[in-house]
Amino acid sequence: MNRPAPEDLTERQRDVLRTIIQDYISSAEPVGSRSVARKYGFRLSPATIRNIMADLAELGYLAQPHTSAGRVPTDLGYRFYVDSLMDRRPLSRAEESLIARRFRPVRGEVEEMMREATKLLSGLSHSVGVVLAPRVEQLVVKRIEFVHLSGERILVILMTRSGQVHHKVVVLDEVISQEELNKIARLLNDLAEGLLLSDVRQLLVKRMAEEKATYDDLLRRALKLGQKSFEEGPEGNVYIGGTANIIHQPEFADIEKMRSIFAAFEEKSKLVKILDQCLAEEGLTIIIGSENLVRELQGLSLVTAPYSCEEELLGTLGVIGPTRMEYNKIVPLVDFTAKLVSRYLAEGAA
Amino acid sequence: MNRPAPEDLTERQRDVLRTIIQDYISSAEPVGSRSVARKYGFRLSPATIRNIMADLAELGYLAQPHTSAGRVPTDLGYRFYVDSLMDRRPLSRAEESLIARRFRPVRGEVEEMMREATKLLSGLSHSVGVVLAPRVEQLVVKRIEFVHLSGERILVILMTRSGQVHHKVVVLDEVISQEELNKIARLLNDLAEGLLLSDVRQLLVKRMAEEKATYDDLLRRALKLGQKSFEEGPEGNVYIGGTANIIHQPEFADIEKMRSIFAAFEEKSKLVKILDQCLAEEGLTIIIGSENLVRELQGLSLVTAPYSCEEELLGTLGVIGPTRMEYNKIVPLVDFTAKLVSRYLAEGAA
DNA sequence: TCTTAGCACTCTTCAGTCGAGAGTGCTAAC
DNA sequence: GTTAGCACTCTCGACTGAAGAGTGCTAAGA
Repeated sequence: MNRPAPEDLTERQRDVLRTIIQDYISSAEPVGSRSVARKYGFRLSPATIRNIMADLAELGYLAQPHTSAGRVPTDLGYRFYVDSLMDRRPLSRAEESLIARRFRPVRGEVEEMMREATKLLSGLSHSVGVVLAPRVEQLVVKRIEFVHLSGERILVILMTRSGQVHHKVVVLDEVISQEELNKIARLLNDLAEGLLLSDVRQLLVKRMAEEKATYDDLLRRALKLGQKSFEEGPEGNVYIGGTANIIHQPEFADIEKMRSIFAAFEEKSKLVKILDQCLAEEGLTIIIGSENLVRELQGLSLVTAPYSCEEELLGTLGVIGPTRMEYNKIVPLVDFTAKLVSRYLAEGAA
Repeated sequence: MNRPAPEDLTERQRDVLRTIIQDYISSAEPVGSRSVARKYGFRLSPATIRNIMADLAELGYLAQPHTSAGRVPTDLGYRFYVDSLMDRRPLSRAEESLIARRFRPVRGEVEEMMREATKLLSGLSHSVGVVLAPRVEQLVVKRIEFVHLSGERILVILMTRSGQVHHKVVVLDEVISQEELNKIARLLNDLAEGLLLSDVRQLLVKRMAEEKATYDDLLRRALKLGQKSFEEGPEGNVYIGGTANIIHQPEFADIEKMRSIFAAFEEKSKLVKILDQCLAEEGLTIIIGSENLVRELQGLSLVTAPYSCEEELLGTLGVIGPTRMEYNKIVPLVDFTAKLVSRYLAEGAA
């Protein structure tokens, strides 16, 4: 990504670029020199503005849909805008409390909270809200319990420090009684508590190798059951809300484009991929149009921020919308929502 | 709903109506007398067909988009078609096994199975697949367990006969130790096992009143915790898949119409309402266009079939598509998918 | 040297028109 | 009861022309 240094442009060029982008974001129509001159306060004539616009187009920040239309920002133009032109002031107290009041998930219900978060994000941004749920691997184990179901089927219940509860059914090749399961649970809890799930998995493999010799039957079973319980789950889960919002956007009048976007939304694995990348980068991330590696979503921009619990990065959440989105409103919204979710999780963990 | 008796029409009228509907279903274009005559095997001239078509239009089975266009089936026409014209032969063995092979959810994971079912339905119908998950109230309790989390917070795990596991966090106003919780679990299991959840709820209220006098502290706590555990959950959950498919349908070229449909899909409570109605009627249900009570979905048809486990109706699943859907293919598909899901649940319960 | 007015030119959009094509309804004959 | 013939209606696509928006270039002004 070639991010141009701000000093490449004169103050006046920057002003004009900012004006054009803001105008285009609110109107969705190519911006002409006349209207820029008007917004600019008549300090320059349209002709002068035209010269500046021609320069900006030369530099790759603007494009023309056709010869006699106004200018439209390119992805590079938006990039420059969010990096150096946009005012990034955080929300006011009043705005924050307004948002916080809309976010009232039931305590302890993490899944519902994620869904609420997508609703909040999509509702306030008029775009699509997404939340990447914590990868199970990244969670810190708090406690594990087993419940004998029937025959070889065992229910595994995993509680994490951030207050989430996961359950799944494991089928073994031998029958284990509930008493034994309780003993095994105690054993594994001693071993795993406070560790990352991924670390627990590794530890189990190590122990497994070590204990090959000892022939402690209970321990052997515990390790086997532990391994099954902690094994790779399905990849990250994505919650998505407000997809209907995107239909209104004039840029998606093209049916075929829209279809591919909706298909991409349904096939969540692609979203997981991008959101994972966002999580890898630190802090708030903005991906604009063609910067996105997933082809179906290249007409869209993505603003994400990570959320955490107890200092630990868990997942990421954000907004997907047209490249022509109101970055200056959506960035603080996403930022604050991530804080809200983090706060909520911290309460749940307490 | 005024369902016309089949004997209202002559054999020839029925033939023509069937031809028109089938033609329209596959072409999405108004059907003219000429093409009907051709399909009909030239036994009648277009002029004669025109007379018949005029009669059918008079009776309300056909409509004309405009004076000089061909005819289009009305909702009433479709109704007549599915009730008395369509051949409803079930799937062949080969088709069934082809479908069954596509349906391979992991054993024991009911949620994933529901999602798989929507994928199966939408994939094979090129429309939208929906599954109404079992109402918790309708489930038969198999076992309940409690895990003490922290302070007053207790994790409730509910296992049902159909193999589903639900968990939720309950906050009480007193601390109960894990030992006590185990005792309470034993008590409640004796009470609830094999009963419908809704019955358990009633039973608890009754006991509560009876035991007011005895002052058995454990029992009091058990009843209180039980009540919290079994209390009204959120209403039915709907899984939905393949929404992108609907974009292709020519009848939804109108953006505003499409938007309202997508919004309706997101707001699941409306879908729950309809699907609940379908569940109330016995067996396979077809709702055509304006028969639907939810306004946003009146341009669509819905084919549903209930699924069950151990003789017990649990939920319903089906396909939502344009009124112009291939009923003769979708009906057996939905029917068979419901059987597949039922079979899967029975295996899980075993 | 930068800025600006003027102007020719380009391109889109929209309304209007026209002919082709599809399909109907009616009538009269078979 | 069926059918051929025919006038009529309506849609659709292609074409046209005028209006409007905006540009780029040039030459004059500050």
